[in-house]
Amino acid sequence: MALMQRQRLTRQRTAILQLLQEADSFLSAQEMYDALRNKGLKVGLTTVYRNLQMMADMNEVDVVRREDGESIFRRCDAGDHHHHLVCRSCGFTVELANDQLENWARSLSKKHRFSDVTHHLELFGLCRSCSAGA
Amino acid sequence: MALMQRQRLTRQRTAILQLLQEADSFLSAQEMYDALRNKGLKVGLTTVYRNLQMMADMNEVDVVRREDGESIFRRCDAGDHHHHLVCRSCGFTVELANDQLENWARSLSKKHRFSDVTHHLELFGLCRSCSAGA
DNA sequence: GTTAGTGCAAATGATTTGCAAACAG
DNA sequence: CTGTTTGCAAATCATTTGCACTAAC
Repeated sequence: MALMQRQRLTRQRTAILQLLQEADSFLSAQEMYDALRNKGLKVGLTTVYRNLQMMADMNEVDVVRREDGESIFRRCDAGDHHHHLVCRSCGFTVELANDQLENWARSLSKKHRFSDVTHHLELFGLCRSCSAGA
Repeated sequence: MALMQRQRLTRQRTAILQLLQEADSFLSAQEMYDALRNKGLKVGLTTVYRNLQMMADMNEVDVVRREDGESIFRRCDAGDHHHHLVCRSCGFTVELANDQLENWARSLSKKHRFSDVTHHLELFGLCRSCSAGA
């Protein structure tokens, strides 16, 4: 197993962590970068990417790929496997869990003799505010 | 609505269509390009991309994004909405349909007052041959 | 002949990496 | 001090686009 090196609490990392705490929606690295700059915090885009990558590896953030290919991130509340209903317009998110789905996936793996099966499901739509606004 | 322009049957397009017919697995543009060259057919990578894109737009092929971000394509048998169980190693694919899942998605949209909800589900694993081989 | 299709090379856009300077512990 | 972390610029990588050229019909 990999030795976990201790992390240093830099100004940048603190800012990113705080931003993630405040946000209730998925954000892209670029969006976080912009948000931080708007707050007057100087953080490099590279640093945002590096920290998000690191947190993703430690399962501290959920990562979802948007339809346009950009990755979006959000703090991870549940440790369990779950899915999301994400607003295409504002990123507002509802966390979902569904045992049936997991069971279905498991039974399919068995039926078709696949091993090591993982699944990714994401729902994208327009939340109430954004449907109204449009 | 857009006028549909008729397509010309070029040597390259024919080769790509035939390759898709023969393949029972998902392939990336690059993999198709390689396969065609190995057959001795000279087709530009750009052309492969352009034709796949076109077919995807007309729903003649299914497109799935692999975990590494590369898009993979396969001829589309079913016109209906469906999902796939794809072998991570060889691309072998089982087509799946599940009404429960569709219903679940629909009820969630209603419950959380989202509109215009789409979903993407893909299962990745190792097929029997590939589990054994490894 | 007209117009769609091709293919190269160059552009794109998100993400990553090399490396020297900056800083946390 | 000593090893992390940062940030810029340059590199990657899949995919797209400009444009002159070729080929379908």
